Amino acid sequence: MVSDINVPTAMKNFIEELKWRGMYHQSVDGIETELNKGMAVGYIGFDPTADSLGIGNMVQIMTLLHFQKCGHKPIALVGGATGMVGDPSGKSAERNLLDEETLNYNIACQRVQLEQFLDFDCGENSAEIVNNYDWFKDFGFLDFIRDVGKHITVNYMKAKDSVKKRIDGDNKEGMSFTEFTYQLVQGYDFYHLWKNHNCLLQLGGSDQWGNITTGTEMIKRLGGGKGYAVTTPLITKSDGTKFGKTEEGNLWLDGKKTSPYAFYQFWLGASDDDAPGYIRIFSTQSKEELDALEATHQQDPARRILQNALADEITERVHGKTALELAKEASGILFKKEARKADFERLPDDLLDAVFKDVPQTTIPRDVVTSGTAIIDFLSDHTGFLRSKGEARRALKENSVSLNKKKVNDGYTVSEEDLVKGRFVFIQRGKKKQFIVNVE
RNA sequence: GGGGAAAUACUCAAGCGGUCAACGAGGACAGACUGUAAAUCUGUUGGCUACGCCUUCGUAGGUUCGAAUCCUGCUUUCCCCA
Repeated sequence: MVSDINVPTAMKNFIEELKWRGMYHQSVDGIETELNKGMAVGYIGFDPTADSLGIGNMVQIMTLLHFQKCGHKPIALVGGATGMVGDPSGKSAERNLLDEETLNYNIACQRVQLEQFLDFDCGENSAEIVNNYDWFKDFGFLDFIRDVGKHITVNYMKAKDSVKKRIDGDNKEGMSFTEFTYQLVQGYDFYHLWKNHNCLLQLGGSDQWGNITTGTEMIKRLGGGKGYAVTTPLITKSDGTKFGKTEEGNLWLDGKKTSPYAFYQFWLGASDDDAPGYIRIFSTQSKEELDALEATHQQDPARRILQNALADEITERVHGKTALELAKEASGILFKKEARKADFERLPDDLLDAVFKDVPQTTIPRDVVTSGTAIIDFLSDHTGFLRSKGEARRALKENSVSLNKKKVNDGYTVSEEDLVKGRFVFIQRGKKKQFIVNVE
């Protein structure tokens, strides 16, 4: 390795790194030796099924980042071609295909996000982004089945889990020829990168093992070389629900789809059981630093040191420092027990707007408030915060409704005095369900 | 093609002519305790002008004083025989 100031990190053992981070699932033998020889090139593919990457994709992004931090060169592949076929892995039924325009848009969006994470200007191990559409667009069907298909047997393809489940499984759905062929397309990607980018490793989630090994098989048969595979385990939550989803659905990296505040809250809300595992994966801090942090956390779990560190680091990485500060500011105001109407009054308007941008809200005519409205009608009919009067009554009975951080009961009448800065009311049901009512 | 069974709320699942807005479990939400954690305990989980009324048990009709419950058509799903 050249002694260049642009080379940020000394070579580290990537496999060791994955292991202590709990990100190692399985690998093809020999990869560790291969990586120890010096800088290597590895890649992960991303499926352009949406116009933003989600938190679920972050494990793979972090894998690439850790890979780069160990001194290797990461390639992120966006699946312009594979997206047109549809990966059957983990799917029990045939998928619908996206049209080309949508795919292109999705790819463009994802590309921008990937660029936030990886370092594209650090000398020889700078990251790269490639699109497999580039080498598939001119690859004709006949050429493909002659040059690629000929080398892989159907027997081999049928043995893959993703295929077997659909053909022989208990609830066999059948599968189209298109999806059956998918592994060849992804496999060929690996071969292409191996041949043209000197890429010897494909990384991915454990569900990708079958597709990756089809690639190594192709490298062996078509190129007479050796490709390697390393997979990461599925991230789980201690309560068994799916990681990266909330009530509202997927959490996205795109600030327009999932606000920085909601993003920050997701990580901050991690349970004690999950936090140590998450921070190992999603933080770039060293083992020593994280061990120390965890030890401090254990001494006084109530301070939620791990959750805070985790939320801070990831939110800043994805949304930037300013957005993080705002998210924290908002969290402080919306969650702190001592917060009162006066706290809202105190804040300057522009900051207040930024803080509340992420809280669901509605606007109602001013006279609803000024003329005095019963709290039940206010919560349901006028604002739609609660779905029905029945629900509003229930919530009030449970003593769970607060107006501007103050609990109210069902005899309460909303009046002009409840307006903060003369223009909005902040309501909550419990701690986490928050809402803003503006008047005009 | 022939025969049989089933369809109930977010999910699973009771109910077999009135006492059913519909047992129970899970989930979800809230309260207490906390730390925006977990566990635990408690409450809620169709709507309303609310001791009453209205709409809901696949769908459309019918029988009946009265139907989620019985009958008929339709739709969908599952099973068995060809």
